[in-house]
Amino acid sequence: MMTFLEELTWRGMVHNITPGLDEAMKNGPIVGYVGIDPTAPALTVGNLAALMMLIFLQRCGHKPIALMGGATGMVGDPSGKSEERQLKTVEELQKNIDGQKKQLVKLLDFSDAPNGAILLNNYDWFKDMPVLTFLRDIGKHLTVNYMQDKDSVKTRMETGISFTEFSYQLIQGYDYVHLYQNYNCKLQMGGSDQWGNITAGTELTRRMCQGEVFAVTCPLITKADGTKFGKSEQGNIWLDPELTSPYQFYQFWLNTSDEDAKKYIRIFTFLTEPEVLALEQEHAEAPHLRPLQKRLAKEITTMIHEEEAYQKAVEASQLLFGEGTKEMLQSLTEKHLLEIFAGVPQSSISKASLEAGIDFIEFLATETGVFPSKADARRNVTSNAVSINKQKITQLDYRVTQADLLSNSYILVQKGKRNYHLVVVK
RNA sequence: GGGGGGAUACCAAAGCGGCCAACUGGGGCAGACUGUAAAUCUGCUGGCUUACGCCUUCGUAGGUUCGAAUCCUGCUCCCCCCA
Repeated sequence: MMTFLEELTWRGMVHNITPGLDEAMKNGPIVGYVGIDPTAPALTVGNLAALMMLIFLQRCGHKPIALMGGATGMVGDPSGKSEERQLKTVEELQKNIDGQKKQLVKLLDFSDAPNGAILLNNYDWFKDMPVLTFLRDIGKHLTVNYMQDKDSVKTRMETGISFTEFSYQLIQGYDYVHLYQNYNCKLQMGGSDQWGNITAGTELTRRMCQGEVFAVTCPLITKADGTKFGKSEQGNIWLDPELTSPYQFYQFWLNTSDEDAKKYIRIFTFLTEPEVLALEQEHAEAPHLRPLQKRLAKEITTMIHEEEAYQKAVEASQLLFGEGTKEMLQSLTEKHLLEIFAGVPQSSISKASLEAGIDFIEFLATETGVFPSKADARRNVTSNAVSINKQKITQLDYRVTQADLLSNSYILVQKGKRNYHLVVVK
């Protein structure tokens, strides 16, 4: 079996590493942690790379700690920010932490096993710390000169940085000291943007308790086309099914480029190196089938959500992009139908008006607002762009009736291939 | 304070008395192709109408004219040059 570092290395997940970690890990399992910033109401795919490090750590027999930044979140990390952060309220942070926990517990094994994961919140050891303790016992160990040299601070010297954010590295640094003293934690992991903060922690631990602790960072996840990873047109890709439906989540990964897929499948799945290489071979032979993306989407969707959610996402994808038919639509339960079309624009019309039948153009423009004007609706119908329940309708004089209802109360209108609109009939 | 230029549809930018719902480019939407990709090609892109046609729109308020985005006047806003 591969060691933790060997795993990270072949997966391309090592950006920077402190010397000596390899030797330290040879003497049996160690404890390692990743800090999570509670600035968002749930975890996103942007957090996923750091979490994967934690997961791989556990899979290699080591003990992971997930540290929620209840205290650090109150101060604000200046890393990568060109201006001061807006402070979040305690309530907001607590809500975010609660939201993020929901996803965390699914990803790691929090059992009583020797390498069972631990969930901590640094607010617990900072909330009652007197300011004098902080200044005398912690602040004394790092010089301003050292702290100034950090990239996150240096880039802010011109535009201004508050004392609060300047102190951030001391707060995060002390986390490491605390975890070292109480949990014998000797490894901190994170994204490459955290290198400065993490080394502040190793430095502080060395000076405060002469402990030798280590750090590993992973490269920033990038996209080949230069756009930001982890965002879609609708915004963040969340790990919470309430915020990003499993279907959207699945689609996000399915739509990665060939180039990125090779990278991501190493980072975000547990596939072994031979498996990845075989898959790449398969992909090279039949790129149009996109085996890499399909496998990638499958692995991550089942890891974050459930097998069942994945199956439904695949079904929905086939329905929407593949050989979807009216029959397939009709066979769906109402619940499943609504799940698939969660998030698509909706409008409603009355059942009574449908009984008499509605003029197609009226239906598309006036009744439902799928098109802003009748002329526009007519144009699109004429150019073969409009479908009702997956069937192209090109006759302008088509009448919409009860025969078009799905589950007795829905009509699926499609503009082009990708734009859906669900009409609810009440 | 003096002088000059400008304001056109989502953006940019033509038009400078009738042939203007307004050239063109970008963007957007759709179609073909394709891998739910990229590139490419095609169509559409103020409203109402099957259509003929009608209505509203070229900063804003008036005016001249049979007829104005186009000419005149007031107003508002922008830019440039000289002080």
